[in-house]
Amino acid sequence: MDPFLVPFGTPRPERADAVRNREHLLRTAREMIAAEGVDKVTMDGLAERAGLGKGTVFRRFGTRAGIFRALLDADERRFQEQVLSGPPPLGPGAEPVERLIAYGRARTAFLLDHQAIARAGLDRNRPVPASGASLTQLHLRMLLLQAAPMPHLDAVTVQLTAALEGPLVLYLSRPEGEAPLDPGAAGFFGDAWQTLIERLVHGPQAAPARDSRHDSRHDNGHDSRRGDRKGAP
Amino acid sequence: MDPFLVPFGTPRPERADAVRNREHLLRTAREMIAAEGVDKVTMDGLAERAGLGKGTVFRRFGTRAGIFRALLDADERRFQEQVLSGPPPLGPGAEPVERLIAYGRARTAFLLDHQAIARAGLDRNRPVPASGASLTQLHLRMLLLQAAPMPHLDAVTVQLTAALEGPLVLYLSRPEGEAPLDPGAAGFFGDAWQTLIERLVHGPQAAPARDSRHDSRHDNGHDSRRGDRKGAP
DNA sequence: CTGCGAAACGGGGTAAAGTCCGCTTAGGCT
DNA sequence: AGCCTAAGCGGACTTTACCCCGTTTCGCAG
Repeated sequence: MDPFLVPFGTPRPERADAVRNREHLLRTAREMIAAEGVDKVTMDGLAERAGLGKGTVFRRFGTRAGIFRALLDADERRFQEQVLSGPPPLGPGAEPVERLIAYGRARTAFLLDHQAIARAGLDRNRPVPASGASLTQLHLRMLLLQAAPMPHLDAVTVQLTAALEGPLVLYLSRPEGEAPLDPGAAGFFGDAWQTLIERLVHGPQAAPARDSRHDSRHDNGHDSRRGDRKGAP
Repeated sequence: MDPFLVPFGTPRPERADAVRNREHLLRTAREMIAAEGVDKVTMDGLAERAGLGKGTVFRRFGTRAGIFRALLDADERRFQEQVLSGPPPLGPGAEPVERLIAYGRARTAFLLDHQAIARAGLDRNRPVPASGASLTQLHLRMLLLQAAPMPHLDAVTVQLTAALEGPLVLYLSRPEGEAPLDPGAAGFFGDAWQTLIERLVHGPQAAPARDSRHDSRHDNGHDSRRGDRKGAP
């Protein structure tokens, strides 16, 4: 009976029933989202449909937004893996600039794919660092440091993080009316990001950012046509 | 008698009592905010304290966030005036690059000043363009076009808007616990913005060397992150 | 001054998030 | 196996944004 075997650091393992319930809730939430959309998912509704008490739902996720964050987490982890140990240029091995550009494109596509849930994971009255954003921040900081050391690096990193994640999570989301945002937008913002990065690193003389020949599997249909103006509502 | 005198375009003037009540509500709201902070302002509380019905409050502002947007509006308009017809470099007359930089600094300071209210004006489930952001977008677009024409201008503009406004309304706000964000942050993000713009326009060879007390190659006196259980592997 | 239609008002009603606390149960210990 | 306690559970309760609709008021025309 030595209580010092695990003095700190391991808060305690999670009880089996708790795990079971969490997974059941997550599964149920996914069903409800697929069936009726994110904002038809209410805490009472979820609890009832899962056959559990409302208190349990809150105990597991803390807040409504917490559910969506948990839902996103699995995919986020997969994305993270691609970045940390996948093939270049997204993963390690390519030049920093290439990686910056690849990261921006991949992240844009990711956010577009997960737009509804990512948005629902936001929490009025809490800052954003919803795990995803902070990875972006860390990663951008590292690559920027290598690719183009500059003054005020930390603040610039925060701003570029916002530039990358802000538009898709915040500025352009459709309220709930159908139109889940033209999928071409991914390529569109990806191209813009590339322009931004290339100019940051090489200056304006760099060749125009056409021809994104980044051809990993994240390339969900960018049949983007140029020349359209009007960027946002 | 002639209903075609004002056929369209002028929905109708606002009734005198309506105006009076709106102003009274705004005044009351300001008092409550000053006394107890933004999130102690509830619709019922405001209505009661103003001696009006709850329905009236909603009729005037539509939604809770609407109140804060209305509150911000006056200051926002004043800011807008400085930009559109104040003295350079913020107002017209200076070089586009100068104006871009000045705008970023001024906007940063503005947002920092109005952080609490701006944040409260956000509306879960509606995109952001809360009037303020769209002015930023328009203005940035115009100046960018003059200062450094580039491909994908519209999307880049959206991203830069996010870079400018995102950090202060989203990524860095204090939940409600005191610490209203170090006022030095204004200069900090202003400097970062300047770096960003100068590199976008001139490339990395440009010598920054500007005012401001930050001049190291990469400073780091910046809040990185708070208690984050099990950080990223 | 009087009548009238549209706008504004009031406040009770609903739905959904989040809190509390007494009861139940998993799972380590003896 | 039986105990014991912290973790987990449920659901009533509270708070708040937001809706609805019968009633009141404004302000214009005659």
